[in-house]
Amino acid sequence: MSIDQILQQPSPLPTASLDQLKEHITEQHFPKGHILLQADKIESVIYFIKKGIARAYSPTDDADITFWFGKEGDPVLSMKSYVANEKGYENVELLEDSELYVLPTRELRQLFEQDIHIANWGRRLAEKELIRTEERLICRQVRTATERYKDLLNDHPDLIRRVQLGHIASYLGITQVSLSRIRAELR
Amino acid sequence: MSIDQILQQPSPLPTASLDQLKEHITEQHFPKGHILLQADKIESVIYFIKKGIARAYSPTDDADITFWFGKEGDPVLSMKSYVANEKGYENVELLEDSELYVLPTRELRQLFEQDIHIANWGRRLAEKELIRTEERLICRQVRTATERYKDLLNDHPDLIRRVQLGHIASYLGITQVSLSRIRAELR
DNA sequence: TTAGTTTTTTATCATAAGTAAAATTTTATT
DNA sequence: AATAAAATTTTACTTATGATAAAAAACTAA
Repeated sequence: MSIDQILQQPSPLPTASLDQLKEHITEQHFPKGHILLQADKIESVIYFIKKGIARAYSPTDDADITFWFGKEGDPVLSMKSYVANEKGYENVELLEDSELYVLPTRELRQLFEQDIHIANWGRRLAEKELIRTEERLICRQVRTATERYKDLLNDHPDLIRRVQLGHIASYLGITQVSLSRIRAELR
Repeated sequence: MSIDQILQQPSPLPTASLDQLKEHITEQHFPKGHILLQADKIESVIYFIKKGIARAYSPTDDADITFWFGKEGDPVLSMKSYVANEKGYENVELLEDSELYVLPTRELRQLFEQDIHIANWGRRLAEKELIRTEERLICRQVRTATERYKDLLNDHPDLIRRVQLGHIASYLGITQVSLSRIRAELR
């Protein structure tokens, strides 16, 4: 996915502003298993996924809990770092060899103060993420695990293929065994 | 809570920008039980709670599911309407006689395009809401119902007093009976 | 291919949470 | 204060999900 396409996703940007952003963006490649963001660390860049797939998880005593997946076009950032300059609660791990666009938050913050189009772009970015997050929260409360699995199958069939079921189960808030049961019933 | 205090919450604003915002804000009072926002409707205003308490819920086949509480200082809006100009999925109901500040989204959108400070203010507003929502989502996945109840008791003790337990249980994602059991154990 | 590792499924048992209904407490109203 | 209505707790029973262990299947890499 091209950087232009990705940047225009939150909202269209005038060419000048787009170029401003692109000036600070570089490309990096990482192997499967690489940890992009670390909990307990103030992260200083945000990524956009050009190619690949990632998961965010909270490392707890026993098992990690996966609560987010990102793929081509999605932004990857520690919200806590980006918004509050505080340590986050998530690790982000690459689940495939991946290609990423990298933008330092320091530069981005400066652009927010200088360019109203970029400020509004950043606003739209946060707002769209907010809607996605809110939808997941509500969905989690309203729908059963089986329904949520079906939804996922519908909306992101590739995810099921690309990500191992343990992570999917954790994301759905159930055990892997339960997910297996659900899958068996649907067959 | 004063409108100045509330508006400065997402991020400090220069006086001129603050005044611009305030020009479009009016105050309204509503009784307990009043429905502020309706699902299946594109809402055209956002509220800030001066005094009172509200809950957002998704009306489903059998029981409503509460997924958000707001009190003094909190913004109340249908994110879907505000961000995407689409119908939302939530009703918002007042749980007490309340006093609200009202800001039409049409005017706000205009200000976003005209004033970079307001644009960044709107960005911070969305970002902070995003963090709150993300935290709730993760908390939901990571912590048990009992822990989440204790957290709530800790962070918002007034909520337990002001809101009936049926709503709290729904918010925690458990039945009222379960919540009763939890409370009994803590005694 | 073969051995080794990881992932997924199946089976069994234990437990936490749901449902329904009754009992109690709290709140509101005349 | 007395009654009614609403909210909360308790009880008994049922069901769904989790934990654990082990078998089966699917990948990996020599």
